[in-house]
Amino acid sequence: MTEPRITIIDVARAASVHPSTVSRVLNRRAELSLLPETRQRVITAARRLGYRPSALARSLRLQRTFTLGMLVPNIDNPFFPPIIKGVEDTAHARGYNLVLCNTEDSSEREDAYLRVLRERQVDGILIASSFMADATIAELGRDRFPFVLVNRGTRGSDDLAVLVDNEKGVAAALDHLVDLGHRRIGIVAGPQTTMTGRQRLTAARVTLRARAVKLDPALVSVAEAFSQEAGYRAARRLLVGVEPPTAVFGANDLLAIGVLRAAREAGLECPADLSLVGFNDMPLTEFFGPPLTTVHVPQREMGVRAADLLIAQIEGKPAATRRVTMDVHLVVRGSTAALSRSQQKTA
Amino acid sequence: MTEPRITIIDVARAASVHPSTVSRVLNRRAELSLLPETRQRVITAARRLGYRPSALARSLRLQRTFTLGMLVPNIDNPFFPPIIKGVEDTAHARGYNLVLCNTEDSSEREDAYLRVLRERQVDGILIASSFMADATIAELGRDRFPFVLVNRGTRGSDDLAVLVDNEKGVAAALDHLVDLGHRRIGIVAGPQTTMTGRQRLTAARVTLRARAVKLDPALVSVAEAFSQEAGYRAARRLLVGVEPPTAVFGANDLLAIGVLRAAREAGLECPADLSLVGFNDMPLTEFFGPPLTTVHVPQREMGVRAADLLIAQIEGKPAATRRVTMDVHLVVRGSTAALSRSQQKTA
DNA sequence: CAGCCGAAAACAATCGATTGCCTATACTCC
DNA sequence: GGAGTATAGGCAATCGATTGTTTTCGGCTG
Repeated sequence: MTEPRITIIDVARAASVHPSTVSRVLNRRAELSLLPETRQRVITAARRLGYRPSALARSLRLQRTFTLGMLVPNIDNPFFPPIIKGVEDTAHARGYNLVLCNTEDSSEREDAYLRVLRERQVDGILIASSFMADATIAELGRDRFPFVLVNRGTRGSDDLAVLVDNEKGVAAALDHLVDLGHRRIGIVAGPQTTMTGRQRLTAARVTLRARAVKLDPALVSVAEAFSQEAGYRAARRLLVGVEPPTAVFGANDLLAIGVLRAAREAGLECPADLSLVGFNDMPLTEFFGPPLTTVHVPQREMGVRAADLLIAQIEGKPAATRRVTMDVHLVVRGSTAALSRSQQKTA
Repeated sequence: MTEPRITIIDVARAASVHPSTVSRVLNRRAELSLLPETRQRVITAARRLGYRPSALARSLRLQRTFTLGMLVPNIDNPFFPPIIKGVEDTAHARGYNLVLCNTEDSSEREDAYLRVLRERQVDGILIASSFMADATIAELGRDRFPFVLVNRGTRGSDDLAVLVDNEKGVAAALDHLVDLGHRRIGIVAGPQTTMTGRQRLTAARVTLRARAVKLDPALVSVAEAFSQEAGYRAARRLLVGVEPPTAVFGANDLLAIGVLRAAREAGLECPADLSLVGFNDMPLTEFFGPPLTTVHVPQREMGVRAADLLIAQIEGKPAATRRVTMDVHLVVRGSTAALSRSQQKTA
């Protein structure tokens, strides 16, 4: 199908030199002196033949691919694209390419992709996928395979990781609701199989206790995924109760949007009847109806830091830190309002 | 850094057989008979050593990578993730991996990534990037390199492509506005360096002429990218005029959202003061404030069809069609309303 | 018992590039 | 003029797997 490949040998023949010379010319190796005229002959021949080096052969020989792999749980979640861009920009600037794998929140796919990435001998892996078992990650560590965790950690290890200050973010979100007068606060939590899901729920409990607000167990609903649909289903369970919440914290923006949909269906207006806070401040949230109050996470920056960490590890540079925690802050928009008289009556 | 690699030779030694035998066992080649006991010995040895075949070496030998490359203009645009997922699911099901490259709307990056993908010898490429010059694409064709265009075409060639029925979509969008009574209709067009940008603007002119609606040249504003920010800037130019439009068509959803922001800033309410239609029906548009009226494009399906087309070409199967055009339809939501009395007064 | 056959597995070339080492040539210096 | 040396570039091994060809060996036949 494809035309027969032009190899370094073809170029060598055309320039009447040895293949090794072609290699040295094209890679601008300085350790060996080459006649300018020879150099030019090689370059001309390569251009004339339209020579494209085979990255495959090169990588096999060098045992380096200059490629990073990245496992993302769900590219549909607008939270990730900016992270990916941060990674990509950094990788690109440092001479690496990025292979992106969408694991679709499935641990089989995570395992499959992880295997593929290792077989393709990427130089390192960024793991933003949160369902992956700690054991799988520990195996990477045992094999001394370079990797960095993004937006997730592992229990009881000090793997390289770029994390979000979940405690601070959740505290800011819930403090905001409490400050607005809300006491019946519902939580739509993320999957408890993920570290992010667990941390944010725990942080919510801690914060409410600190503010002496009782958390009704009936007002905690765990979504089975970090998606709008899962948030919707989880919220329905929450809003049908005899005494619905006056405010809800969604463990991420997509869950919050799911809550919004469920609320609307239940005839509740946001923020008049129900205040809503999300987490992540993913792109375009300011354009939602209503604009979402949420915890801002510096997404692109996370990607940049993660890529930096990984590349430093690959290149054997001493790690300045093993763990980077991104600072977060609450962005108040239109989805939250002070507890109103009508809400108090219902409650 | 990484542990010394376990190769097929290590496995062969451990199982007391020749490397070629290991290869045949692990690839389940039937053309040569193997003693069940030998087979078992090899499998056991491979498992015990934790053998991982090198995809690099394998690809070099086979001249096949079982990898597809995909060029996406901007992963930040929510229109693309579902397409990517469609591609990925299909590729995965057929035994291919996907390497995703985000070209950031830059033609240098497009060229760079295209070169990388070819050097890595991916089996084929999906091009959703719209800035790429037709000449670059023509070169792929000359080299008989398998590729499929997604959401874009090339002038005067019959390259494999999955397209959107822009004429029909634009007509539906503008017919809707005209039917609602709007006559002063503004267009925020996409970059005229892209085929999509040009086609949609042309289609808009054609439709309005067909409906005998005069298109004021002052009401056509061309955005320099398909982004919310570019849409915002383009819309500002449109809305400051002495006689602003009563409705605007944005050449895609992000542009429409940019218009929304500009309108809000200008003190115009949507849809009361300004009706707005987008194009693509990207995820979450229904949650915007107001929910966006837009032209629905079957995004995931586009990805599936594109991957099918590409893989068929790679595997030398006769192409059923060289060109797939996806059907579209208008989804009416809350961002459009009938021309009101107050609007008529202003106009 | 020689010759033949078939099964099982070994052999060796190959994919394309890189690089340490070696050689050939020319030039310098005494 | 011969030894020494710097310069330019060729040689060949190597990365790890695949596969057409060949070898080996046991068993069977005439």
